[in-house]
Amino acid sequence: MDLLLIYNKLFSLYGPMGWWPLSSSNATENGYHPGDYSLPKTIEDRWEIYVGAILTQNTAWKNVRIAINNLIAAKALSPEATIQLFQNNLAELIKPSGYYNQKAKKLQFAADFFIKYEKRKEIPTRDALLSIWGVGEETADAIRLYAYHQPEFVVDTYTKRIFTSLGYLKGDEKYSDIKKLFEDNLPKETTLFKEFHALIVKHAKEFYSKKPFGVGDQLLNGKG
DNA sequence: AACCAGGACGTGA
DNA sequence: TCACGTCATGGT
Repeated sequence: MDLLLIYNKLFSLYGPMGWWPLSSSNATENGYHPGDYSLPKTIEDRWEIYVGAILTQNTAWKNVRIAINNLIAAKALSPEATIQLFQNNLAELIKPSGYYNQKAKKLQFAADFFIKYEKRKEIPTRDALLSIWGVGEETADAIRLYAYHQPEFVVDTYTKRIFTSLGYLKGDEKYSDIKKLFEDNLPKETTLFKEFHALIVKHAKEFYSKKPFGVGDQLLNGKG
């Protein structure tokens, strides 16, 4: 049950991922900033993480990218603009990310929440984030980890898929069970949590989108 | 041309 | 609590 070993193998395979991708970062083409763990530093970047975390729910990041670019072009990538826009106009801008009616509503609730916490200069608790309509466990953890540098392990479908395939999970565990498994078996370090989640996504995109998963498993089991 | 993507919510057992 | 339906576009 050495999750740190798996992490080290992933890191040696791919190197630092530089999550969360931000449009303000020109480190790489798609906003990744490998090795720079200081981001986000600005309110604008923090909000963009909220937006990305919500828009990417059950959605390919490629589509989220298009939606965020639409928001930027419309000068609507701010919590204030998000609230001021009519919901159907906001929905139109984020259409490429799918579920656009739901997500427009989610963004407006999140924007309201975000502004309140920025005014207070306060980091929202996990429970506070979970009280937002449209923010579930994974989204809350992603926001806490990447927007506020809080040590929350983020569990997604890829995490379940890889670690079920490797035999660490049966496959029917609850989110909280999986989160606990990782947090109990890893040092509680924000940077580690950021990279691990990003590396899981990277590796899964490569080897776990279609069965069989043997190649991906071997890369993590074999000598690294 | 099915199938899936960095989920969450509402509902009825 | 749990299982299932709903939400929806774009890439492969």
